[in-house]
Amino acid sequence: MAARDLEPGALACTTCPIGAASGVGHGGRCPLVDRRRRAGAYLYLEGGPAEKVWFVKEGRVVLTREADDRRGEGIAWTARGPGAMIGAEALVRPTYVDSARAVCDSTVCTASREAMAHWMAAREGAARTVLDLVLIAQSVDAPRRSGSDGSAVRRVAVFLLEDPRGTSSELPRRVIAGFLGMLPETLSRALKVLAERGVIETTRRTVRIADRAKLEEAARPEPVRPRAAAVR
Amino acid sequence: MAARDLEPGALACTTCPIGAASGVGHGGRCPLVDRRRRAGAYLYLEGGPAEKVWFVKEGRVVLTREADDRRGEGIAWTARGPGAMIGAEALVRPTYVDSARAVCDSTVCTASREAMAHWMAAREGAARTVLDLVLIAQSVDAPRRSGSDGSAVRRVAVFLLEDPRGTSSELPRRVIAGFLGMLPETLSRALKVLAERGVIETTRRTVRIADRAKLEEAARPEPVRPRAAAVR
DNA sequence: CGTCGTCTTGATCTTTCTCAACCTGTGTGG
DNA sequence: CCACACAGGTTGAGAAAGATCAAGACGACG
Repeated sequence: MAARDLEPGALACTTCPIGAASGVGHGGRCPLVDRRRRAGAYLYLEGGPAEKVWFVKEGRVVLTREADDRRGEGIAWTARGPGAMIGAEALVRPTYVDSARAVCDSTVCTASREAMAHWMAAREGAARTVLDLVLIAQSVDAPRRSGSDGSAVRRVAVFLLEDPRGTSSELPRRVIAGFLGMLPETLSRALKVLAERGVIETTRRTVRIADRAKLEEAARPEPVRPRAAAVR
Repeated sequence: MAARDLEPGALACTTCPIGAASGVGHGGRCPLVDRRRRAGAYLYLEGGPAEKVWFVKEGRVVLTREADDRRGEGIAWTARGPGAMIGAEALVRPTYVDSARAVCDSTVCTASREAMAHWMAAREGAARTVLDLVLIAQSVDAPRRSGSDGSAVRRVAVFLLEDPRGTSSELPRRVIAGFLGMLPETLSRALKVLAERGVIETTRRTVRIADRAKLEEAARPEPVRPRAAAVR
Protein backbone atom coordinates (compact mmCIF):
# COMPACT_ATOMS: atom_id res chain seq x y z
CA MET A 1 0.00 0.00 0.00
CA ALA A 2 0.86 3.64 0.11
CA ALA A 3 4.57 4.19 0.01
CA ARG A 4 5.98 6.04 2.96
CA ASP A 5 6.64 9.19 1.08
CA LEU A 6 7.80 11.67 3.60
CA GLU A 7 11.15 10.97 5.24
CA PRO A 8 13.86 13.17 3.88
CA GLY A 9 17.25 12.44 5.37
CA ALA A 10 17.09 15.23 7.90
CA LEU A 11 15.28 18.47 8.28
CA ALA A 12 16.28 22.08 8.55
CA CYS A 13 14.15 24.57 10.42
CA THR A 14 13.43 26.31 7.16
CA THR A 15 12.04 23.18 5.53
CA CYS A 16 10.20 21.96 8.61
CA PRO A 17 6.49 22.72 8.35
CA ILE A 18 6.44 24.22 11.82
CA GLY A 19 9.55 26.25 11.21
CA ALA A 20 8.28 27.44 7.86
CA ALA A 21 4.94 28.45 9.33
CA SER A 22 6.86 30.35 11.98
CA GLY A 23 8.75 32.28 9.39
CA VAL A 24 12.16 30.93 10.27
CA GLY A 25 14.63 32.46 7.85
CA HIS A 26 12.43 35.54 7.55
CA GLY A 27 12.91 36.76 11.04
CA GLY A 28 10.40 34.37 12.57
CA ARG A 29 11.04 32.18 15.53
CA CYS A 30 10.00 28.56 15.89
CA PRO A 31 8.41 27.56 19.19
CA LEU A 32 10.35 24.33 19.13
CA VAL A 33 13.69 23.82 20.79
CA ASP A 34 16.32 21.38 19.53
CA ARG A 35 17.47 18.48 21.62
CA ARG A 36 19.81 15.63 20.83
CA ARG A 37 18.99 12.16 22.04
CA ARG A 38 21.22 9.13 21.91
CA ALA A 39 20.08 5.79 20.56
CA GLY A 40 18.08 4.03 23.21
CA ALA A 41 16.97 7.14 25.05
CA TYR A 42 13.35 7.50 25.99
CA LEU A 43 11.68 10.78 25.06
CA TYR A 44 8.63 10.16 27.20
CA LEU A 45 6.79 7.36 28.88
CA GLU A 46 3.34 5.91 28.49
CA GLY A 47 1.14 7.18 31.29
CA GLY A 48 3.57 9.94 32.21
CA PRO A 49 2.49 13.60 32.32
CA ALA A 50 2.09 14.86 28.78
CA GLU A 51 3.86 18.18 29.05
CA LYS A 52 5.53 18.45 25.72
CA VAL A 53 4.89 17.96 22.07
CA TRP A 54 7.78 16.58 20.05
CA PHE A 55 8.93 16.84 16.50
CA VAL A 56 11.48 14.59 14.87
CA LYS A 57 14.14 16.46 12.98
CA GLU A 58 16.60 13.70 12.37
CA GLY A 59 16.78 10.06 13.33
CA ARG A 60 14.06 7.63 14.18
CA VAL A 61 11.71 7.28 17.10
CA VAL A 62 9.67 4.20 17.93
CA LEU A 63 6.31 4.41 19.68
CA THR A 64 5.31 1.60 21.99
CA ARG A 65 2.22 0.93 24.02
CA GLU A 66 1.02 -1.36 26.73
CA ALA A 67 4.25 -2.12 28.42
CA ASP A 68 3.79 -4.72 31.08
CA ASP A 69 5.94 -6.87 33.29
CA ARG A 70 6.15 -9.49 30.60
CA ARG A 71 7.60 -7.55 27.72
CA GLY A 72 9.21 -4.58 29.32
CA GLU A 73 9.32 -2.63 26.10
CA GLY A 74 5.67 -2.84 25.24
CA ILE A 75 4.25 -3.22 21.78
CA ALA A 76 6.07 -1.22 19.13
CA TRP A 77 3.37 -0.10 16.76
CA THR A 78 5.00 2.56 14.67
CA ALA A 79 8.23 4.40 14.00
CA ARG A 80 8.46 8.03 13.12
CA GLY A 81 11.22 9.74 11.19
CA PRO A 82 12.16 13.29 10.20
CA GLY A 83 9.14 15.49 9.71
CA ALA A 84 6.85 13.65 12.07
CA MET A 85 5.23 15.03 15.17
CA ILE A 86 4.97 12.77 18.20
CA GLY A 87 3.37 13.09 21.57
CA ALA A 88 0.72 15.34 20.06
CA GLU A 89 -1.80 13.80 22.43
CA ALA A 90 -0.37 16.27 24.95
CA LEU A 91 -2.64 18.81 23.27
CA VAL A 92 -5.78 16.94 24.25
CA ARG A 93 -5.05 14.78 27.27
CA PRO A 94 -2.99 14.87 30.44
CA THR A 95 -0.86 11.76 29.90
CA TYR A 96 1.01 10.19 27.04
CA VAL A 97 -0.59 7.14 25.51
CA ASP A 98 2.68 5.76 24.17
CA SER A 99 6.28 5.58 25.15
CA ALA A 100 8.70 7.08 22.67
CA ARG A 101 12.25 5.88 22.29
CA ALA A 102 14.97 6.95 19.90
CA VAL A 103 16.32 3.93 18.09
CA CYS A 104 19.24 5.77 16.68
CA ASP A 105 20.98 9.00 17.58
CA SER A 106 18.35 11.60 16.86
CA THR A 107 17.60 15.26 16.92
CA VAL A 108 14.18 16.15 18.17
CA CYS A 109 12.50 19.46 18.82
CA THR A 110 10.19 20.12 21.71
CA ALA A 111 7.71 22.67 22.88
CA SER A 112 5.50 22.67 25.90
CA ARG A 113 1.85 21.96 25.25
CA GLU A 114 1.07 25.54 26.21
CA ALA A 115 3.65 27.01 23.87
CA MET A 116 2.31 24.87 21.08
CA ALA A 117 -1.27 25.83 21.83
CA HIS A 118 -0.38 29.50 21.88
CA TRP A 119 1.53 29.17 18.68
CA MET A 120 -1.44 27.57 17.00
CA ALA A 121 -3.88 30.12 18.34
CA ALA A 122 -1.73 33.08 17.33
CA ARG A 123 -1.10 32.23 13.72
CA GLU A 124 -3.54 31.89 10.92
CA GLY A 125 -3.36 28.39 9.50
CA ALA A 126 -1.05 27.03 12.16
CA ALA A 127 -3.55 24.57 13.55
CA ARG A 128 -4.19 23.37 10.05
CA THR A 129 -0.48 22.82 9.58
CA VAL A 130 -0.37 20.65 12.66
CA LEU A 131 -3.52 18.83 11.61
CA ASP A 132 -1.93 17.97 8.30
CA LEU A 133 1.15 16.65 10.02
CA VAL A 134 -0.92 14.43 12.25
CA LEU A 135 -3.10 13.15 9.44
CA ILE A 136 -0.16 12.36 7.21
CA ALA A 137 1.59 10.45 9.94
CA GLN A 138 -1.58 8.59 10.69
CA SER A 139 -2.23 7.56 7.13
CA VAL A 140 1.26 6.18 6.89
CA ASP A 141 0.99 3.90 9.89
CA ALA A 142 0.11 0.38 8.98
CA PRO A 143 -1.84 -1.71 11.43
CA ARG A 144 0.22 -4.26 13.25
CA ARG A 145 0.11 -7.68 11.71
CA SER A 146 -0.80 -10.92 13.33
CA GLY A 147 -0.72 -14.59 12.62
CA SER A 148 -4.18 -14.41 11.10
CA ASP A 149 -2.80 -12.19 8.32
CA GLY A 150 -0.78 -14.93 6.74
CA SER A 151 2.41 -16.77 7.44
CA ALA A 152 5.43 -15.09 8.93
CA VAL A 153 7.25 -15.28 5.62
CA ARG A 154 4.40 -13.60 3.81
CA ARG A 155 4.08 -10.85 6.38
CA VAL A 156 7.79 -10.15 6.11
CA ALA A 157 7.63 -10.09 2.34
CA VAL A 158 4.73 -7.64 2.38
CA PHE A 159 6.59 -5.41 4.78
CA LEU A 160 9.77 -5.42 2.72
CA LEU A 161 7.82 -4.56 -0.40
CA GLU A 162 5.94 -1.68 1.14
CA ASP A 163 8.20 -0.15 3.67
CA PRO A 164 11.60 1.29 2.86
CA ARG A 165 12.50 1.03 6.53
CA GLY A 166 12.55 -2.71 6.09
CA THR A 167 15.73 -2.63 4.09
CA SER A 168 17.52 0.09 5.94
CA SER A 169 19.37 -0.76 9.07
CA GLU A 170 17.69 1.92 11.13
CA LEU A 171 15.18 -0.22 12.90
CA PRO A 172 16.28 -2.99 15.22
CA ARG A 173 15.00 -6.39 14.24
CA ARG A 174 13.19 -6.59 17.51
CA VAL A 175 11.10 -3.58 16.54
CA ILE A 176 10.33 -4.83 13.07
CA ALA A 177 9.27 -8.14 14.58
CA GLY A 178 6.90 -6.17 16.80
CA PHE A 179 5.29 -4.43 13.80
CA LEU A 180 4.76 -7.78 12.19
CA GLY A 181 3.32 -9.43 15.25
CA MET A 182 6.00 -12.02 15.63
CA LEU A 183 9.01 -12.69 17.84
CA PRO A 184 12.53 -11.76 16.78
CA GLU A 185 13.33 -15.45 16.43
CA THR A 186 10.49 -15.91 13.99
CA LEU A 187 11.53 -12.85 11.99
CA SER A 188 15.03 -14.17 11.78
CA ARG A 189 13.82 -17.51 10.48
CA ALA A 190 11.50 -15.90 7.95
CA LEU A 191 14.34 -13.77 6.61
CA LYS A 192 16.44 -16.87 6.35
CA VAL A 193 13.78 -18.63 4.29
CA LEU A 194 13.56 -15.68 1.92
CA ALA A 195 17.33 -15.52 1.65
CA GLU A 196 17.54 -19.20 0.85
CA ARG A 197 15.01 -18.74 -1.94
CA GLY A 198 17.21 -16.01 -3.39
CA VAL A 199 14.59 -13.35 -2.76
CA ILE A 200 16.72 -11.18 -0.54
CA GLU A 201 20.25 -10.91 0.78
CA THR A 202 20.71 -10.30 4.45
CA THR A 203 23.33 -9.43 6.93
CA ARG A 204 22.82 -9.14 10.62
CA ARG A 205 21.68 -5.55 10.20
CA THR A 206 20.59 -5.09 6.63
CA VAL A 207 18.32 -6.56 4.04
CA ARG A 208 18.71 -6.13 0.32
CA ILE A 209 15.99 -7.04 -2.13
CA ALA A 210 17.66 -9.29 -4.65
CA ASP A 211 14.67 -10.23 -6.74
CA ARG A 212 11.61 -8.04 -6.57
CA ALA A 213 9.46 -10.35 -8.66
CA LYS A 214 10.12 -13.21 -6.31
CA LEU A 215 9.41 -10.95 -3.36
CA GLU A 216 6.03 -10.05 -4.82
CA GLU A 217 5.40 -13.72 -5.32
CA ALA A 218 6.21 -14.38 -1.67
CA ALA A 219 3.93 -11.56 -0.59
CA ARG A 220 0.98 -12.95 -2.48
CA PRO A 221 -1.62 -14.67 -0.34
CA GLU A 222 -1.24 -18.40 -0.40
CA PRO A 223 -3.82 -19.89 -2.70
CA VAL A 224 -6.40 -21.72 -0.66
CA ARG A 225 -5.13 -25.20 -0.35
CA PRO A 226 -6.64 -27.45 -3.01
CA ARG A 227 -8.40 -29.93 -0.79
CA ALA A 228 -6.76 -32.21 1.72
CA ALA A 229 -6.69 -34.87 -1.01
CA ALA A 230 -3.30 -33.61 -2.09
CA VAL A 231 -1.08 -36.36 -0.75
CA ARG A 232 2.22 -35.23 -1.98
CA MET B 1 -5.37 0.95 29.71
CA ALA B 2 -6.95 4.21 28.77
CA ALA B 3 -10.67 3.83 28.98
CA ARG B 4 -12.55 4.73 25.88
CA ASP B 5 -14.16 7.75 27.31
CA LEU B 6 -15.94 9.46 24.53
CA GLU B 7 -18.92 7.63 23.08
CA PRO B 8 -22.19 9.13 24.15
CA GLY B 9 -25.21 7.23 22.90
CA ALA B 10 -25.84 9.51 19.99
CA LEU B 11 -25.06 13.05 19.06
CA ALA B 12 -27.09 16.12 18.28
CA CYS B 13 -25.75 18.84 16.00
CA THR B 14 -25.65 21.18 18.96
CA THR B 15 -23.43 18.88 20.99
CA CYS B 16 -21.25 17.79 18.08
CA PRO B 17 -17.96 19.69 18.14
CA ILE B 18 -18.27 20.62 14.51
CA GLY B 19 -21.86 21.69 14.89
CA ALA B 20 -21.07 23.68 18.00
CA ALA B 21 -18.15 25.41 16.31
CA SER B 22 -20.49 26.25 13.44
CA GLY B 23 -22.92 27.89 15.79
CA VAL B 24 -25.78 25.47 15.17
CA GLY B 25 -28.63 26.54 17.42
CA HIS B 26 -27.47 30.13 17.19
CA GLY B 27 -28.23 30.63 13.58
CA GLY B 28 -25.06 28.91 12.37
CA ARG B 29 -24.93 26.22 9.76
CA CYS B 30 -22.87 23.07 9.91
CA PRO B 31 -20.97 22.10 6.77
CA LEU B 32 -21.89 18.49 7.33
CA VAL B 33 -24.91 16.76 5.85
CA ASP B 34 -26.68 13.86 7.52
CA ARG B 35 -26.90 10.47 5.92
CA ARG B 36 -28.29 7.20 7.18
CA ARG B 37 -26.47 4.00 6.47
CA ARG B 38 -27.68 0.50 7.09
CA ALA B 39 -25.64 -2.10 8.89
CA GLY B 40 -23.10 -3.54 6.50
CA ALA B 41 -22.98 -0.57 4.17
CA TYR B 42 -19.63 0.76 3.09
CA LEU B 43 -19.01 4.47 3.49
CA TYR B 44 -15.88 4.48 1.41
CA LEU B 45 -13.24 2.14 0.09
CA GLU B 46 -9.52 1.88 0.60
CA GLY B 47 -7.76 3.33 -2.40
CA GLY B 48 -10.88 5.07 -3.65
CA PRO B 49 -10.93 8.81 -4.32
CA ALA B 50 -10.99 10.65 -1.00
CA GLU B 51 -13.67 13.19 -1.73
CA LYS B 52 -15.40 13.43 1.57
CA VAL B 53 -14.73 13.70 5.25
CA TRP B 54 -17.12 11.80 7.52
CA PHE B 55 -18.35 12.23 11.01
CA VAL B 56 -20.16 9.58 13.02
CA LYS B 57 -23.30 10.84 14.69
CA GLU B 58 -24.82 7.59 15.75
CA GLY B 59 -23.90 3.95 15.35
CA ARG B 60 -20.56 2.38 14.78
CA VAL B 61 -18.14 2.32 11.88
CA VAL B 62 -15.26 -0.09 11.45
CA LEU B 63 -12.10 0.86 9.60
CA THR B 64 -10.29 -1.84 7.71
CA ARG B 65 -7.10 -1.86 5.72
CA GLU B 66 -5.26 -4.07 3.31
CA ALA B 67 -8.12 -5.95 1.82
CA ASP B 68 -6.90 -8.65 -0.51
CA ASP B 69 -8.37 -11.55 -2.44
CA ARG B 70 -7.82 -13.83 0.49
CA ARG B 71 -9.66 -12.05 3.25
CA GLY B 72 -12.03 -9.82 1.37
CA GLU B 73 -12.79 -7.58 4.31
CA GLY B 74 -9.27 -6.60 5.14
CA ILE B 75 -7.86 -6.05 8.58
CA ALA B 76 -10.24 -4.33 10.97
CA TRP B 77 -8.02 -2.13 13.08
CA THR B 78 -10.39 0.21 14.81
CA ALA B 79 -14.04 1.08 15.29
CA ARG B 80 -15.36 4.59 15.64
CA GLY B 81 -18.54 5.64 17.40
CA PRO B 82 -20.51 8.85 17.85
CA GLY B 83 -18.30 11.91 17.94
CA ALA B 84 -15.51 10.50 15.80
CA MET B 85 -14.31 11.83 12.50
CA ILE B 86 -13.34 9.36 9.84
CA GLY B 87 -11.84 9.63 6.42
CA ALA B 88 -10.01 12.77 7.53
CA GLU B 89 -7.10 11.72 5.35
CA ALA B 90 -9.13 13.25 2.54
CA LEU B 91 -7.75 16.56 3.76
CA VAL B 92 -4.19 15.59 3.01
CA ARG B 93 -4.18 12.91 0.34
CA PRO B 94 -6.10 11.93 -2.77
CA THR B 95 -7.22 8.44 -1.74
CA TYR B 96 -8.60 6.80 1.37
CA VAL B 97 -6.20 4.63 3.29
CA ASP B 98 -8.95 2.55 4.90
CA SER B 99 -12.30 1.16 4.03
CA ALA B 100 -15.12 2.23 6.33
CA ARG B 101 -18.14 0.10 6.97
CA ALA B 102 -21.12 0.63 9.24
CA VAL B 103 -21.51 -2.37 11.50
CA CYS B 104 -24.90 -1.31 12.71
CA ASP B 105 -27.50 1.10 11.40
CA SER B 106 -25.77 4.44 11.65
CA THR B 107 -26.16 8.11 11.05
CA VAL B 108 -23.13 9.78 9.59
CA CYS B 109 -22.50 13.31 8.42
CA THR B 110 -20.42 14.21 5.40
CA ALA B 111 -18.80 17.17 3.83
CA SER B 112 -16.62 17.39 0.77
CA ARG B 113 -12.96 17.93 1.43
CA GLU B 114 -13.25 21.39 -0.06
CA ALA B 115 -16.19 22.35 2.13
CA MET B 116 -14.34 21.12 5.15
CA ALA B 117 -11.18 22.98 4.20
CA HIS B 118 -13.12 26.19 3.60
CA TRP B 119 -14.93 25.76 6.89
CA MET B 120 -11.64 25.38 8.71
CA ALA B 121 -10.04 28.32 6.96
CA ALA B 122 -12.99 30.62 7.56
CA ARG B 123 -13.44 30.16 11.28
CA GLU B 124 -11.07 30.97 14.04
CA GLY B 125 -10.24 27.82 15.97
CA ALA B 126 -11.97 25.45 13.60
CA ALA B 127 -8.83 23.67 12.51
CA ARG B 128 -7.93 23.25 16.16
CA THR B 129 -11.32 21.66 16.78
CA VAL B 130 -10.70 19.15 14.04
CA LEU B 131 -7.18 18.55 15.28
CA ASP B 132 -8.52 17.72 18.72
CA LEU B 133 -11.02 15.29 17.28
CA VAL B 134 -8.34 13.51 15.33
CA LEU B 135 -5.95 13.38 18.26
CA ILE B 136 -8.56 12.06 20.65
CA ALA B 137 -9.60 9.33 18.26
CA GLN B 138 -5.99 8.41 17.72
CA SER B 139 -5.16 8.14 21.38
CA VAL B 140 -8.08 5.82 21.91
CA ASP B 141 -7.06 3.32 19.26
CA ALA B 142 -5.20 0.37 20.67
CA PRO B 143 -2.65 -1.37 18.50
CA ARG B 144 -3.85 -4.64 17.07
CA ARG B 145 -2.73 -7.64 19.02
CA SER B 146 -0.91 -10.64 17.77
CA GLY B 147 0.08 -14.08 18.90
CA SER B 148 3.29 -12.71 20.35
CA ASP B 149 1.27 -10.69 22.88
CA GLY B 150 0.13 -13.71 24.78
CA SER B 151 -2.36 -16.50 24.34
CA ALA B 152 -5.72 -15.95 22.76
CA VAL B 153 -7.43 -16.28 26.12
CA ARG B 154 -5.23 -13.62 27.64
CA ARG B 155 -5.69 -11.21 24.78
CA VAL B 156 -9.44 -11.61 25.01
CA ALA B 157 -9.35 -11.04 28.77
CA VAL B 158 -7.30 -7.88 28.37
CA PHE B 159 -9.70 -6.59 25.76
CA LEU B 160 -12.76 -7.29 27.87
CA LEU B 161 -11.21 -5.51 30.82
CA GLU B 162 -10.20 -2.42 28.89
CA ASP B 163 -12.78 -1.91 26.26
CA PRO B 164 -16.46 -1.44 26.95
CA ARG B 165 -17.19 -2.43 23.37
CA GLY B 166 -16.16 -5.93 24.27
CA THR B 167 -19.26 -6.53 26.31
CA SER B 168 -21.72 -4.66 24.19
CA SER B 169 -23.21 -6.41 21.23
CA GLU B 170 -22.36 -3.63 18.83
CA LEU B 171 -19.32 -5.15 17.28
CA PRO B 172 -19.53 -8.39 15.35
CA ARG B 173 -17.33 -11.12 16.72
CA ARG B 174 -15.49 -11.20 13.45
CA VAL B 175 -14.40 -7.62 13.98
CA ILE B 176 -13.32 -8.13 17.55
CA ALA B 177 -11.34 -11.14 16.43
CA GLY B 178 -9.61 -8.86 13.95
CA PHE B 179 -8.62 -6.37 16.65
CA LEU B 180 -7.17 -9.19 18.65
CA GLY B 181 -5.26 -10.70 15.77
CA MET B 182 -7.06 -13.97 15.76
CA LEU B 183 -9.70 -15.75 13.72
CA PRO B 184 -13.35 -15.79 14.75
CA GLU B 185 -13.05 -19.48 15.56
CA THR B 186 -10.23 -18.80 17.96
CA LEU B 187 -12.13 -15.97 19.62
CA SER B 188 -15.10 -18.23 20.05
CA ARG B 189 -12.97 -20.87 21.71
CA ALA B 190 -11.28 -18.38 23.99
CA LEU B 191 -14.64 -17.03 25.13
CA LYS B 192 -15.74 -20.57 25.78
CA VAL B 193 -12.72 -21.19 27.98
CA LEU B 194 -13.40 -18.04 29.99
CA ALA B 195 -17.06 -18.96 30.32
CA GLU B 196 -16.19 -22.44 31.55
CA ARG B 197 -13.97 -20.91 34.19
CA GLY B 198 -16.87 -18.79 35.37
CA VAL B 199 -15.12 -15.58 34.36
CA ILE B 200 -17.77 -14.41 31.94
CA GLU B 201 -21.19 -15.36 30.68
CA THR B 202 -21.75 -15.36 26.96
CA THR B 203 -24.47 -15.61 24.46
CA ARG B 204 -23.99 -15.65 20.76
CA ARG B 205 -24.01 -11.86 20.73
CA THR B 206 -23.16 -10.65 24.18
CA VAL B 207 -20.58 -11.04 26.88
CA ARG B 208 -21.14 -10.28 30.53
CA ILE B 209 -18.31 -10.07 33.01
CA ALA B 210 -19.28 -12.39 35.81
CA ASP B 211 -16.17 -12.14 37.95
CA ARG B 212 -13.88 -9.19 37.43
CA ALA B 213 -11.18 -10.50 39.74
CA LYS B 214 -10.96 -13.72 37.78
CA LEU B 215 -10.89 -11.70 34.57
CA GLU B 216 -7.95 -9.68 35.83
CA GLU B 217 -6.26 -12.90 36.73
CA ALA B 218 -6.82 -14.23 33.23
CA ALA B 219 -5.46 -11.00 31.75
CA ARG B 220 -2.27 -11.19 33.75
CA PRO B 221 0.77 -12.30 31.80
CA GLU B 222 1.57 -15.90 32.28
CA PRO B 223 4.19 -16.14 35.02
CA VAL B 224 7.03 -16.91 32.68
CA ARG B 225 10.41 -15.60 33.50
CA PRO B 226 10.55 -12.01 32.31
CA ARG B 227 12.76 -11.53 29.33
CA ALA B 228 15.83 -9.49 29.90
CA ALA B 229 14.56 -5.95 29.72
CA ALA B 230 16.67 -4.30 27.11
CA VAL B 231 17.20 -0.89 28.59
CA ARG B 232 20.30 0.74 27.41
C1' DC C 1 40.93 -7.56 23.63
C1' DG C 2 37.03 -8.55 26.43
C1' DT C 3 32.31 -7.50 27.50
C1' DC C 4 27.71 -6.67 26.21
C1' DG C 5 23.65 -6.50 23.48
C1' DT C 6 21.55 -8.15 19.46
C1' DC C 7 20.74 -11.46 16.30
C1' DT C 8 20.79 -16.32 14.82
C1' DT C 9 20.23 -21.17 15.15
C1' DG C 10 18.42 -25.44 17.10
C1' DA C 11 15.08 -28.70 19.24
C1' DT C 12 10.72 -29.19 21.17
C1' DC C 13 6.00 -28.45 22.27
C1' DT C 14 1.86 -25.80 22.35
C1' DT C 15 -1.23 -22.98 20.09
C1' DT C 16 -3.90 -21.57 16.73
C1' DC C 17 -4.95 -21.83 12.00
C1' DT C 18 -7.57 -24.82 8.64
C1' DC C 19 -11.29 -26.98 6.81
C1' DA C 20 -15.76 -28.61 7.30
C1' DA C 21 -20.02 -29.28 9.41
C1' DC C 22 -23.46 -27.67 12.24
C1' DC C 23 -26.23 -24.17 14.96
C1' DT C 24 -29.35 -20.23 15.49
C1' DG C 25 -31.43 -15.97 14.98
C1' DT C 26 -33.11 -12.84 11.22
C1' DG C 27 -35.16 -11.56 7.34
C1' DT C 28 -37.73 -12.95 3.00
C1' DG C 29 -41.21 -14.62 0.27
C1' DG C 30 -44.97 -17.56 -0.50
C1' DC D 1 -47.93 -17.21 9.59
C1' DC D 2 -44.75 -20.57 8.38
C1' DA D 3 -41.04 -22.48 5.43
C1' DC D 4 -36.66 -21.35 4.02
C1' DA D 5 -32.38 -19.25 2.94
C1' DC D 6 -28.60 -16.74 4.75
C1' DA D 7 -25.13 -14.64 7.57
C1' DG D 8 -22.77 -14.93 11.58
C1' DG D 9 -21.36 -17.76 15.10
C1' DT D 10 -19.92 -22.33 17.24
C1' DT D 11 -17.82 -26.81 17.46
C1' DG D 12 -14.65 -30.54 16.16
C1' DA D 13 -10.42 -32.99 14.44
C1' DG D 14 -6.10 -32.53 12.49
C1' DA D 15 -1.86 -30.40 10.88
C1' DA D 16 1.25 -26.79 10.55
C1' DA D 17 3.09 -22.76 12.18
C1' DG D 18 5.05 -20.13 15.53
C1' DA D 19 6.23 -19.58 20.57
C1' DT D 20 9.55 -21.22 23.95
C1' DC D 21 13.73 -22.19 25.95
C1' DA D 22 18.55 -22.54 25.47
C1' DA D 23 22.94 -21.71 23.55
C1' DG D 24 26.08 -19.87 20.33
C1' DA D 25 27.83 -16.23 16.88
C1' DC D 26 28.58 -11.79 15.50
C1' DG D 27 29.43 -6.92 15.71
C1' DA D 28 29.89 -2.62 18.40
C1' DC D 29 32.27 -0.26 21.70
C1' DG D 30 34.97 0.93 25.48
